[in-house]
Amino acid sequence: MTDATNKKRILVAIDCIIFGFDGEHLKILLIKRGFAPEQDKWSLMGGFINPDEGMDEAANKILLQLTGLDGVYLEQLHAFGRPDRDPMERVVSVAYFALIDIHKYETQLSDQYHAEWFLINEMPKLIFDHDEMVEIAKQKIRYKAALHPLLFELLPRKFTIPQLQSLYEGVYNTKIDNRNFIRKLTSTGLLIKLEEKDKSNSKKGAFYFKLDKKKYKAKFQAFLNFIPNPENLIS
Amino acid sequence: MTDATNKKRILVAIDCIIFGFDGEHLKILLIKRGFAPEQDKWSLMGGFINPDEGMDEAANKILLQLTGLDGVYLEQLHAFGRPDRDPMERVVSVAYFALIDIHKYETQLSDQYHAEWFLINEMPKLIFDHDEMVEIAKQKIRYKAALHPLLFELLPRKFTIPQLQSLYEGVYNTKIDNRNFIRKLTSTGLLIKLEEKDKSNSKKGAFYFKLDKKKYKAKFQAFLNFIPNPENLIS
DNA sequence: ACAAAAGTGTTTTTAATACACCCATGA
DNA sequence: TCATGGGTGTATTAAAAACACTTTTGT
Repeated sequence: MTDATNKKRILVAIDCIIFGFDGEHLKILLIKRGFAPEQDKWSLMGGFINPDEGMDEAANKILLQLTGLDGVYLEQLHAFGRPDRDPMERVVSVAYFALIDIHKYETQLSDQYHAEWFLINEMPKLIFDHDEMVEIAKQKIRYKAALHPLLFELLPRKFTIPQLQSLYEGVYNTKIDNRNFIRKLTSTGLLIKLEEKDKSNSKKGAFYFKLDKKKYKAKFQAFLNFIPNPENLIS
Repeated sequence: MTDATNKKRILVAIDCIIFGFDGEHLKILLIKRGFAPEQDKWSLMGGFINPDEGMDEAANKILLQLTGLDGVYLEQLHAFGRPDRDPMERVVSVAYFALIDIHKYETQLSDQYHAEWFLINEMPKLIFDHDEMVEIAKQKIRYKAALHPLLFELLPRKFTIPQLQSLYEGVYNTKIDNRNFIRKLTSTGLLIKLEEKDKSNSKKGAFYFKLDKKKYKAKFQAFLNFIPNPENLIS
C-alpha cells in the first residue's frame, strides 16, 4: 500500500435505477439528459456526491432532487468504473436501485420533473454503461425477490392477490399456479386480509390485503422461496 | 441532474478482504500499515485506483502488488463512503473479497510481503471502517455459500470430504450431519473421487476428491442449498 | 344465462431430516 | 487389540408440484 499524496482524485457519481409497478406492469423511470455529453439521450437518474455526504445519503438526496421521491426502498447495487465509461472525464459511479409504487408518486413525477416511465421491455437505449447497470439491477431483483419478500416494496398499501401474482409473473416472465402461490403466501403469515374488495378487474371482485409490517421486517431476511427453481429462470 | 464542472473530485480506493482456509480454519490476511495515518495498525490490503484502470482491474492489481496473489476468486462487495471514514481526506473505498487456499500461496506471502494470517475469530481491531467491511464480507460469504458452491474456492485442487465438511462447519459455526452432507454433495455431481487417500488425519485415510470444473462453472449459479435454514444461522 | 376472473383441496412426488453402526488402519 | 476418524443406509417428515372445478356477479 502506498499513501495518497500523489494519487489522482476522480469524480464519484451515483446512478439510480428506479423500478416501479403500476398494478399491471413493471416499469423503469428515465430522464432525458439536459446537458452534454449525450444531451437529449435517455439516462438513469444520476448526480455527484458531495464532500459531506455518505453514499446512501447522497443516493437519497439525488433521488429526492430529481424525482421528489422520499422514503422509498433504495439499495446499493454495484460500483462501475470502466475508465472510458464517461467520455468527458473519468467517473466512478455507484449504482443504486429503488422500488416504488408508481401510483403513489404519479402526479409529482410527471408534473414537476422531466422523467418518464417505460415498460421494462420497451426502454430506449441509455447513455454510457447505464444499460449494463439496468441489466445487473434486474438480475439482482430477480435473485433477491426469489428468496425474500422484496417485491412488496412495489405495491400500494392495499393490494390483491391477483395483482401480486401478476407482479411475480412479470418479474420472472413465467406463469405461476395460483393455488400453490396462495399457499406459499399464506404460509408466510405476511398478509392481512381486509374486508374491502377491488372490483376494478372483475365482477366478483378480489379481496384487498395489506402487509403485516412487523412480520415483514422480521422475515425480510428469511428465505421464503416464492419462485420454484429460480436458477432456471435467471436468463 | 447537474453537470460535473464544479464538482469535487475525490480519492477512490480499493480494499480487499482476503479469506483463506488452511485445511482446518478460516483465516483473514492483514497487513501492518506502513504510513500515516494509523501507522503500524492492522489493516486490509488497499490501494488507490489509477486513471486507466477499471474497478476489477484495479482490485486485481492491488492484490497482486501487495500479496503476489494472482488468478484468485475476487468479487466486488460494496462501496463505502462515510465522509469521515479516512481522517486525512475524503476517500470512497470499493471493497472486494478474495477466497484462497492458504497453502498454495504460503511461502510467497510470508517471505516477500509483510502480511499475516489471523484466525477469523481472533483478528485485531482494524483501522477506519475496515472492521465493518470484514463483517459485511463474512455475511456475504455465508449468504452466498449457503446457496452456491463458493467455498470450493478456498480448497486445494484435491481435498477430502471431512476437510470440506469442517470448512462448512467453520463458516457457519454449526455441526453438520455427515451422511446428509455427503448426500447433498454427491447429488450435485460436482465432485470426482480420486484413487489417492489423505492419511494425515486418520489411520484409515480419507479419499481425495477434485472438482469437476465444467460442472462447477455450469452450476455455480444454481441454488444448491448446502445449509439447512441458513437464515437461522446468519447472526 | 353467460362470461370472466376469484377462490378453493387433494394427491403425488421430491427433498430434508434424524438417526447408529461397521470399516480400515497404525500404533 | 484398540482407539481414531472415515464411511455407509433407511425410515420419517415436510415441502413442492401438479392438477380442475365451483363461486360470484355485472351485463
